Amino acid sequence: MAKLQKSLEKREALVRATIHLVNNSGFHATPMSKIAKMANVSPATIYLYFENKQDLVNKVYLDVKTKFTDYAFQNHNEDIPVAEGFEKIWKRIADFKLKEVEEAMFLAQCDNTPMIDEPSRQEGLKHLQPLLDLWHKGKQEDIIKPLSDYLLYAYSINPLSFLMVMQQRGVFKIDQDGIEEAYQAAWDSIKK
Amino acid sequence: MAKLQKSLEKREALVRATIHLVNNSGFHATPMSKIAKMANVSPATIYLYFENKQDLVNKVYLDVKTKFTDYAFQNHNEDIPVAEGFEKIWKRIADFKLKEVEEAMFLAQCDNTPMIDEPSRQEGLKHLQPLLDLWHKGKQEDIIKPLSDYLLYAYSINPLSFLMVMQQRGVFKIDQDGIEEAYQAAWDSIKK
DNA sequence: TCGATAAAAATGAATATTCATTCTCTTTTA
DNA sequence: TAAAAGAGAATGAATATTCATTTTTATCGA
Repeated sequence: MAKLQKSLEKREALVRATIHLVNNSGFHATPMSKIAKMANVSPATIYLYFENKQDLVNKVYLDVKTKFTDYAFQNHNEDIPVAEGFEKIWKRIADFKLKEVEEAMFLAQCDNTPMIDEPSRQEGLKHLQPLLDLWHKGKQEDIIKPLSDYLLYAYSINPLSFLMVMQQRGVFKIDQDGIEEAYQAAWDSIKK
Repeated sequence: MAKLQKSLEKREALVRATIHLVNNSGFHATPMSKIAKMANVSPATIYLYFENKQDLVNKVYLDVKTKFTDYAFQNHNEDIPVAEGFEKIWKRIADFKLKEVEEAMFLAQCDNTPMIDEPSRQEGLKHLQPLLDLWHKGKQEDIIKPLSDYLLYAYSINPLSFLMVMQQRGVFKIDQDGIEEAYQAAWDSIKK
């Protein structure tokens, strides 16, 4: 009658192993047996926590995406000025991606490959609503350019993903000054 | 004593099939047999053109990257003003990505996954030299911000990749006005 | 111009391996 | 002590690569 005592630990170990191995080898080059080994678990045990490999990676994606957006929007307050709200969110996103490099890298891979199935992808998108709301307010107030959400995202948020991939690959190192410069570039690209 | 008559056609068919299938299923979920079938060729024939699956995808990557940068820098002239040169290159890149959606998508996937091996990745990077040269000139002339090459890339060029992935997935449609807006955002983010 | 022929190109089937998933048995826990 | 968790070994399907042949092509001596 045990219900999820050790279990949570195991699930987390599986999630961590999946992120790490998929980052380094890609989804399909990562066998379940390897994930199991890295999580110190039998392959069969994975199937107590997830339906199959696809379900595993979908769930890991949604877990990470949720953790990411929770962090990004923590303490977010709809009533502060748009510019201020944007800076706060942007910097928290940068912060997350610097601290949780593996998770950030995993998200970048998920967002650029057919690895995640469509329903989970849609689900993941929903978590960005607070940012979209902020942009709409900014456009209404004539503070930011009347660009589509995708352009706003492409120029102000997505560049961080690229930088983190480069950072993780060791080709580039971003520091506090780099963050400030990057934020300025992001804001300059979308402010009116 | 035949040498590459039909052969070039077959090679191109293999490259095209690889791009298409990898875009839709990912590298490791694309069996050689499927690539062969789509190229109207026996699986064994692939090995006359490429050493193995990894070599195939590396070569396809470099082929596409070369085609991309050749297009981007066509008629590029080092002597024109920086702002003008940047606009030209940026718009040619956008043009390529709009016209060659499959190729653009393939590059985005390669750049965000461990699919391509490190030497080929390095090799691919070299092709961007003309753009780096332009940026260095722009910084010397105090026309663009003194940002690192990676920041410049992240904010001015890379957003296009994101937009194209979204376009390919059908969540977003970019038109001529969209191109112009996107270019403005790119330039605003890096100009001094 | 024309076979003849040898090298190159191409093939389809066979092989050996890898891997997701399941099965059966053991351990833990309430 | 029974139900839940977990383990390791087995299974069966998939798949990269190789093998043994066949087909195509270019050259050359007549």
